[in-house]
Amino acid sequence: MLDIKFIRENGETVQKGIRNKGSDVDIKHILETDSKQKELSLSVQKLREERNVAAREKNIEKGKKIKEKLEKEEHELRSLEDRIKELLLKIPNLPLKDVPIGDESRNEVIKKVGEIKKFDFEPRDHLTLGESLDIIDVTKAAKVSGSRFGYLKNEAVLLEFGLVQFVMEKLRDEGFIPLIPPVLIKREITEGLGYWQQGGNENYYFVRDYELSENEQVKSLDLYLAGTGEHSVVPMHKDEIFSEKDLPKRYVIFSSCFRREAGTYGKDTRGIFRVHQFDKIEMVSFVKPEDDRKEREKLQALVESMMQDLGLSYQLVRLATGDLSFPSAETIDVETWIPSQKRYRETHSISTTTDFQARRLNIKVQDKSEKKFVHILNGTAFAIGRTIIAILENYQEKDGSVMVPKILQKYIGKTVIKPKK
RNA sequence: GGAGAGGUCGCAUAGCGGACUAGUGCAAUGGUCUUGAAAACCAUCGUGGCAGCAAUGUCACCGUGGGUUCGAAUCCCACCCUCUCCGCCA
Repeated sequence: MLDIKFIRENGETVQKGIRNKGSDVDIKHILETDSKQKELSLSVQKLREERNVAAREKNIEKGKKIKEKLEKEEHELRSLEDRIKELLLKIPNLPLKDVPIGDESRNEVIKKVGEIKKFDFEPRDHLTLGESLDIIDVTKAAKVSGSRFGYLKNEAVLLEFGLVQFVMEKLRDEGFIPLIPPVLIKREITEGLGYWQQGGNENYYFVRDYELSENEQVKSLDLYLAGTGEHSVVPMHKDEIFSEKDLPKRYVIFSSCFRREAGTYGKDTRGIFRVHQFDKIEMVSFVKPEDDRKEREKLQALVESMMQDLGLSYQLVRLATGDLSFPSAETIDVETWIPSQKRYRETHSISTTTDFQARRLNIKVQDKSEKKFVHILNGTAFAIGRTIIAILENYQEKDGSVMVPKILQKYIGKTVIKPKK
């Protein structure tokens, strides 16, 4: 959510900024509603004051008269307030200044690291490898759960837990608090995050837990399945005020993530690249506003360092305004080289939501003299499925076996995974 | 799932239709005293909005949302959450 005061003073800038993000909310309309609301609010306040005076004097006659008038105005005021709130919730976060303007074709590659792996044979894709190593099974998953699901088996499971252990150890040393969150989240909580305004129902699962009450009426508990660890971790601190010494507060989160992937029919249908359920290790930071940039750089540096530890080649991409998510002010994607596709594919995403989520969720920091909304950042440490894909494909040998990256060997207990058939 | 007790300004507690403009204790902050500290004493001390240069004034907020009333922390309805006991379960 943006600050209404900020919108009042910077109407033009806001309109331009959100248009660049693809939003068509009419700022002028909001400001008109806002000034109407302000006027009415003044009148209501005055009436309430009169009412309070009359009540103190026990002047029943006068009180009755005021009540009548007040009820009418309060009703009108409430509907104006609801309207403004509704409109404000529809406004996405503004992009930072250096974000390229335009749609995803304007995304900028800002850095490439690592040599692209050369093979003297035609590299197999992750599914072919996974099946012959007997570590990935999507056929059986389809039988049980449908398309876009997968089983990880044998060494793939060890790879997953090895990655988790590796990241937890590394980030714990950096002061991150390890966390496994609930994956079912209350509806009103998810609204604070600002992900539902843009095709929320297409992206996330809505869970209904039906129950029959005594009179046979269906009651339901409305919960969402977390799309990423951020969803259940950011709202942990809803309505809280950090003291300055508590910040930065950093979490490293292991969470299963659920995506509907509606509207992606025909995209990445092979294997486990795009699935409805996957595990992810995610970083979330709460920082003082002035530390935003420093924290972005830190998260990015950590991701790069871990990618280099794994020996994977990647590029960094600065997303253009039109490609940013609703709450994001700046996003850097990490794309990892996938040999079978002969291109870099998105494996990580590092974003700042500035004070956008903090305002919606009312999360502040007590400075020396004032309370300010914190800045909240999130970044992928590893999307485990896609990381396993990258490892399998980049570390494959001519005979179909896969070398285990050095850093993970101690967790897997071997240096190479050999085909079972 | 059953039975009971609760949710009040950081924490603990009081208040159960009109002096609540929410009391008290603790904690916190500033000060007095002290060589320094403790103790004692004095003072300050919830959040958000609106008006105002400001002092200040005013409105809202007692789990959440409705309702009753001239007047609601207090009464009514619904919901959420916490605790205790029992049952079930990992």
